[in-house]
This record gives sequence, structure tokens and C-alpha cells, in this order.
Amino acid sequence: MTTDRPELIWLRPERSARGPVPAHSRAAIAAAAIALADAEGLAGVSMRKIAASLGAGTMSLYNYVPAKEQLFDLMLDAVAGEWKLPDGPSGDARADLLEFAKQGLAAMRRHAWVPALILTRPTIGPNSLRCTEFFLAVMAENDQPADAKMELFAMLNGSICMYAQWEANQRQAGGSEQWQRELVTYLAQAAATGDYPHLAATFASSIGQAPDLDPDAVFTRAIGRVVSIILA
Amino acid sequence: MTTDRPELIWLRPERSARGPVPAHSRAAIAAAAIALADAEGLAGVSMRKIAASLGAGTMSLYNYVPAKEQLFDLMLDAVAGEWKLPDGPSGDARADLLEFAKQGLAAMRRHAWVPALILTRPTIGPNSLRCTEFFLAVMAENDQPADAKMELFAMLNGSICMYAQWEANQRQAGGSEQWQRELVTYLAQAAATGDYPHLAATFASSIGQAPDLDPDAVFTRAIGRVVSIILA
DNA sequence: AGCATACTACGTACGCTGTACGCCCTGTCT
DNA sequence: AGACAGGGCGTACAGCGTACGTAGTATGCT
Repeated sequence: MTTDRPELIWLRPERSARGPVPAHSRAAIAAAAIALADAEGLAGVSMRKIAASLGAGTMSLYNYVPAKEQLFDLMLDAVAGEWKLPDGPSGDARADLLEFAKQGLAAMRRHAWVPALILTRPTIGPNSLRCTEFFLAVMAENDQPADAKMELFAMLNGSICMYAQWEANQRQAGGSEQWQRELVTYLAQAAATGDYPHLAATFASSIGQAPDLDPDAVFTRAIGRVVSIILA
Repeated sequence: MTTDRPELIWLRPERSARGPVPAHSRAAIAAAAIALADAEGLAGVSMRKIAASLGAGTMSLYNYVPAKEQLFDLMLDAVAGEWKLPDGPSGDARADLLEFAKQGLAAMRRHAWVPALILTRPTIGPNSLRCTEFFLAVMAENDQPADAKMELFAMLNGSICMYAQWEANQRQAGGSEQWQRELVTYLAQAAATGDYPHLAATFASSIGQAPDLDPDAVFTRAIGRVVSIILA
């Protein structure tokens, strides 16, 4: 009978009783991977590069992580550890949730690859659980069934991710001059066909109109609405 | 001086004036790629497999698409073409937006890879624009600045994606028995540490409690709230 | 009519990826 | 002291995206 080591990385002890002490740690590996992802994007993260940046052999990483996917779990949980949360609810649930959202946005601004990745994986590492715990603590007074609260938590997190991703897309689009030019050309051309009258009107009216100056204000407004729903 | 063919695929004509008529079409290529993604997931989509399923040489695809990324644009827009939208607003904005959301959810249930992908790419193909047009038509009476409407559109779309992705994750988690067992083991263990009292309580209270029976009801409730915000 | 041009089709090849396997070494338990 | 579980990692393989070059073909101009 094989031991069948669990796929879920959080179920594996970081260090086993036997054998030599590992030369690296999960935290160090996650940090190296995060640095790579920040610099080159998710696609730039490869086992070889991580190992090289740690001064390790490529295959050594597989002693720590059963496959690359699990590495993503480590990365996401390390980022979840960056949330700076108070020890407990302040009493003002609305303010607590808004602060929670701001912490999330800040973390995702530092790590633009997070929103797309987080949606595809269940985030249940220790740091992620700490975030969930904080949310549930804030919602303790709120009289709702357990699964409804979890749903609302997913909604809040999702909204934060969406906004962060949207912001990242804007930033990227603004970055490439060629892309921006092509986009305008294309939209103008689409508007000219007459197939999209409302779109054309919207497009025309937005030209020459300064975009919202303060992204934080946009975020606070949008997330404020979500928080209102959650606390309703 | 080089012609500098545009990166944006929608700016390239599907067929050029000169040369032999192409043996394939964008639609056929997108369909093949979508079938692959549906069957094997996004990671299973490769240029070689698409070409093989079309009976074409691998490199022939590059006559239609400048790079794999653009292929994703084709795929997403083809899916956007599956939305069944009425020609115009019915007069009941709330009902129209709910119907729009339901169409989106239906499409994403058929194509589970869409939500994760759509967040990372600007969706501006002809079919996507048709969706935007419909939204703006519904919102025509609503007295808001143009960019605010676009923000709300992003919010609605994002919410649909989030829900679809959440559902897909649930489905996947329910699928693997081993994974489910590992998850319960881990959560029980985490709860036992005492570090997450609220989480433990929530976890305990949700055991033995039947999950919401009708996913559509959950969706309608959640998206209904979002629509309320949009029309507020 | 005939040639230049611009395009399609695609075989080959390169550099990169994740990771299975096997070897040797190290620390702990019996 | 010996067995053994695990860490470290070099090699190797299948598969990836795609650059490049060659051959064939439909169009536009002269």
C-alpha cells in the first residue's frame, strides 16, 4: 500500500521527522516565485527560474511542492499574509469591511497577477483562513445562515479582485501607445458602421472628458455599494 | 518601411485581396479551439491540437492569428456570440439586465474556462460590442455619465463571471472524492487549533445542513442585488 | 499575355517548459 | 550499527509557441 501523500499542500508537514533538514523553506520558495511573477508576470514564473534564484537545482523544488499548481497556492497564501488586519472587529462593521477591501486592493496592486489566479483556485491556506476569520468576526452580529455569509465573503473578495484586475488592465492599456492607437481606430471604425448607436454615443461623449482623477475614490464608491449589500 | 500589421486582430481583414482563398475561417478555428477548451480545459488548448483537429499544418494557423493570445480573443468573442439577446430593451430594465445575466451564466456554464480568461483580456470583438450595445440601450433612460455606465457594465459582467467561476469551482471540488476528503480533513484540523473560532463555528453549523438546492435561485438573488445597485 | 506581388500552406528547427526517474548523500529510529 | 526515509539534483523526454524558409497560387498592373 502506497502512502499516497496528499495533493493538498497544507496537509503536508513542512518538515518531516526523518532525513536531513531542508535547505529551503516554503516561505522562501514562495517569495522567490512572487518576486518573479511581480517582475515578469505569471507566465514568467518557471520552476527553473525559481530554483536558479534560490541557488537550488530545479528538481529540488519538487521536494517541497508536488507540482507547479501547488506552488501557486503557496504564492497566493503568502500574499494573503500581506493583508494588515486588526486583531478583531472595531464595532463599525462597515468601516472594517472597507478597510479589509483596501488592504486587498493594496496587495493586488503590488501583485498584479493575483486577481486572475485567485479565481481559479480555492484559497484555504493559513493566511487566507485568517482573512476569512476576520470577515466572519465582523459579521458575527449579523443574523444570517452560515453559507449565506460565505457567499457574501466570496462576493466581497470577488469584487475586490475584479476592481484590481480592471485597474491593472487600464494600466497596461495606457502603457502601450500602439495598442491604444489601434483600440481607438477600431472603436471609431465600429462606431462608424452604425451597428452600435448607443456605444457610438457613449464613445463620443467620453472623448475629451477627463477620466475620474482619483482611482481610490472610484474603488471606495464601488466597494461601498457592495458592502452595503453585504450588511443589508 | 514595414506595413506593421496591427496586433489587434479585429483590425485585420479576415481575407485579403490578394493570394489564394484561405482554406479555413476564423470562425472554424475559434470553434475548434473552443471544443478543445471545453473538453480539456484551457491548458489543453495548443496550436498543434487545433491545427490537427482542422486537418491543417500547425504553422498554417499563424496566417490567421498573429499569436496564441489573439486566438483567445477569437474564442471569447465566439462565446459572446452565444448570448441570445433581444433586439432592443423591453422597457423593463431590471428584467432585461437579469436576462442578460442569465444568458451570460448559461454561456459560461457551457464553457467553464471563460470566466478566468475574460478578466485578463479586453473583450471588444464584434459580438462583445453587441453585448455592450444592448446594455447601453437598456441604460439609455438612466441619467448617468458615460464612464459611470461603463463601470457599471464592468461590474455586472464581473459579477456574472465571478458567480460562474465559483460554480465551476464547486463542481470541480465535488468531482474529486479525494480532494473533498482532504479538504474536510484540513479544515477540521484548522478548526481544532482554536485559531479560527468563527470559522470553526461556521464550519460546524454548515455540516449536516443541506446546501442551497437551486443554484439558479442563488444566482438570481446575488445578481438581483447587483442589478439593484446598477439601476439605483 | 506575362510578370511582379502578396498572400496561403506548412516542414523543420530552436529554445523553453513541466516533471519522471534514478543516483548519491544525510539525518533519525530501531 | 544498520535500515530507511527523505533531501538534492543531473539527465532525459515529451510537448509547447513560434521564427524561418520554401513552394505554390490567385490577383493587379503593364
